Amino acid sequence: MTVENPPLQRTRETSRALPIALLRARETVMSPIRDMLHDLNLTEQKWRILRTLEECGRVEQSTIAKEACLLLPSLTRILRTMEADGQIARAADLTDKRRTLVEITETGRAILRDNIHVSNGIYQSIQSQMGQEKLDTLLDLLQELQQVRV
Amino acid sequence: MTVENPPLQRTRETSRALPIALLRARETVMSPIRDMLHDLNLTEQKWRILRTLEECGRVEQSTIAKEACLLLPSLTRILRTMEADGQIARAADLTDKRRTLVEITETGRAILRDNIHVSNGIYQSIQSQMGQEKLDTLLDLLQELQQVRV
DNA sequence: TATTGTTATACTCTATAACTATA
DNA sequence: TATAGTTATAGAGTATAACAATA
Repeated sequence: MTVENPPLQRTRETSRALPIALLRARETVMSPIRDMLHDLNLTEQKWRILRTLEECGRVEQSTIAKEACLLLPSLTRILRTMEADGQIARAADLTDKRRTLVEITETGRAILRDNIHVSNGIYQSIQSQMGQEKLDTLLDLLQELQQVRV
Repeated sequence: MTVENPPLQRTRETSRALPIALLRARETVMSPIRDMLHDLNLTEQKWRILRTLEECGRVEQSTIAKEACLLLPSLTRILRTMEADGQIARAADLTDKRRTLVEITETGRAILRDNIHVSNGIYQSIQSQMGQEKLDTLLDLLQELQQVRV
């Protein structure tokens, strides 16, 4: 009677490891955006918050945290400075006083409007090199991956 | 004679914006890995360094920085603690004394070996939900995106 | 002169727990 | 009791510049 060894597991090539592959791809795309954010004196996190708020309208903080991939304590601090800088506004939720509703201000909107050509330019540059079809497929697959139950 | 307005540019849905889509997808995959790293008392950065070193063998620090998406000053500090913990070893490059060559130790290798079933398990869970073909396509497209000139 | 890596510094985010107010 | 958000705190990474050693 023989006892089989457990299957020997090997590490995946880093280029085929999802966490690393996703990070490296993101670094490529973020590089020129970081230059823009540097000039705007905005962090990546603040940029994500502005984009989230523009899209979601007036929302509670837990929603922002989830959409922008931030922890609530971080968000509390970041929103405090963004409010001081006039980029967002907060108001109490009258139906549930535990909640705070946040929305983007005209100042915040203007920041996005004045710089959207940068992200659109990057997008177009990628599109011209990869092709529209591949880019759509990639975005579809990323959305699907995001929803996987791990 | 009329002067045309510049084309009005609109912000992309965040789910179709590459930096955010890549980040959200990565958060999904990283969530269980973070639990593992927490138990191992390792940061994400140290994990990437170990994976990079296992794959690249003995390499200089600039290479690690590039592959693991870290800045050199960060790497200097992180490698100092990893060396103290016996996970990596450093040796001077005899042919170019400015360079330091870094390699993974047996202790470092053991950490990867003892935990690779976690990342493989996540990979298989994703594979079973998305299918092998889509997952391969995603990894191909990520590799292609990483190499785009932005 | 350019490159590799280190040091120093200021800033920011992460992670966790404890807390307040409200439901 | 549970939830939304805040505060406090420790730890870690980011970004930049200045520096040393070597090529």
